[in-house]
Amino acid sequence: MPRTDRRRPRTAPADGPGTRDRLLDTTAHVLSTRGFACTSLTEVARIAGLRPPAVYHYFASKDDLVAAALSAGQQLVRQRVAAAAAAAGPDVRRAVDAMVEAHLRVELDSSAYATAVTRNARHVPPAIAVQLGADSAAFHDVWREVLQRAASEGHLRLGLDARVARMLVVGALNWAAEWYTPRISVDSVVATAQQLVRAGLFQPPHPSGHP
Amino acid sequence: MPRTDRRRPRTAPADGPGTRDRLLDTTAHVLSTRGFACTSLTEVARIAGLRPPAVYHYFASKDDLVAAALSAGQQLVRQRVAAAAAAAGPDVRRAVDAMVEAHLRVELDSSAYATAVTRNARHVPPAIAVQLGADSAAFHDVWREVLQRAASEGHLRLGLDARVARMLVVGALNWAAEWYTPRISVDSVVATAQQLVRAGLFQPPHPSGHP
DNA sequence: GTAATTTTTGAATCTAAGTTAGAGTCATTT
DNA sequence: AAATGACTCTAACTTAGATTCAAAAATTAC
Repeated sequence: MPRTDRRRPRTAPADGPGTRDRLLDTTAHVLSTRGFACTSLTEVARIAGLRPPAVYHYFASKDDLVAAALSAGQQLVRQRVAAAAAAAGPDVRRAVDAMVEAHLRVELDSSAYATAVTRNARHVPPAIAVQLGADSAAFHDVWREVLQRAASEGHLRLGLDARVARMLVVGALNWAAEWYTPRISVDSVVATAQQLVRAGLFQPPHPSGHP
Repeated sequence: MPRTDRRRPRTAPADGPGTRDRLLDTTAHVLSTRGFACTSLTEVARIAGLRPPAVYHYFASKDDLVAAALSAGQQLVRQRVAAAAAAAGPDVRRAVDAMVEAHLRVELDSSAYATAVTRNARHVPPAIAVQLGADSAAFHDVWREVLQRAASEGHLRLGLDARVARMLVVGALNWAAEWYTPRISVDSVVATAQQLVRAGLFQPPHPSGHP
């Protein structure tokens, strides 16, 4: 069988005009609104303007599709938060403020991917959860590093378990996707969350001179 | 004559009373570990030592069963938190400490019902979600009342949106069910959460005399 | 143009799960 | 002993949804 492995012929990649991306977008949207339990391949395909079998040209299975969408969401959140932390400079309080804002904005503002991952990452069958482990760990690394820096510089409140505090803060931010409605401005959520997190995490700044 | 309906006498007959509770326990357990998406009537029945149809003697449908378990969980959390708030007396800081502790202990310590509701309440089909609305609202009323008292007494940080702050705090507590493992002591989670919430929510106490 | 390849589909298969129907067992009552 | 009602079973029905597959449409290469 001489297979004419001359596939992948030429200019544009073999994919259709963004069909794959459209499927991912639709998946993220359905996941973020209906939740994993009520997300079906059939409905995703229908919304994307396709019949269910067409999905299998781009993804090996439903789990693959969902995992790809959630992974993209987790990476998006991590990138935004990491970028915000990096841009904030050496001041850890400023860094935490920036990370809180970045997390909330990407989660509440625009991206169905971000909402999809925060709402569904922990409610997904094991096969998918495993694939998300690395992405999730990378995201937590960003927070861990900043809080470790804060601890070593003596800014954290005494008696605060840094790991537990991190999980609580991330939890508060993640849970926002469950209750946020556009009737509340994102700005006010950001402002309140920043105040809460900063005051909760850090030693009160010394009003007078040195430590 | 179709068949000799003299099949074998089933040995394990009526467990009678307690079966309904056992079904609820099992449902709460499966919900809290696998999540709603992976919870099936069939498996719940099997773990409870029954065949699926037997469930219908106690509950009208799968939705009914799940709603009953989640409702019980939500009421349990509300009762514990309300009792803690009531027992704490007039000091709002003390009340918030007590509510944080009560919430975390019932969620992390013993009750599969509490974990089930915090993990699944927002990931359930609309028919069930509606039934949970009242329970959830009653729970939030407890927090709302205490924070309103704190605000009217001038203890809350300035510029803090009380509603947003409440949702963030409750979110941090709820999310704990997602990451907690027995390797961490509940005590340390409680202590860190109390510190975080109290410092985040309240004006720093005046070290010297009066306000 | 035709051939090759990519993309999509209709139709069928397969599986898991919720549900219904009807009958059997048991403890208790009368 | 007969009757009743509570409880559970087996068997079958039904549906929804994921998946497979061969073939049609659309696109691209030559």
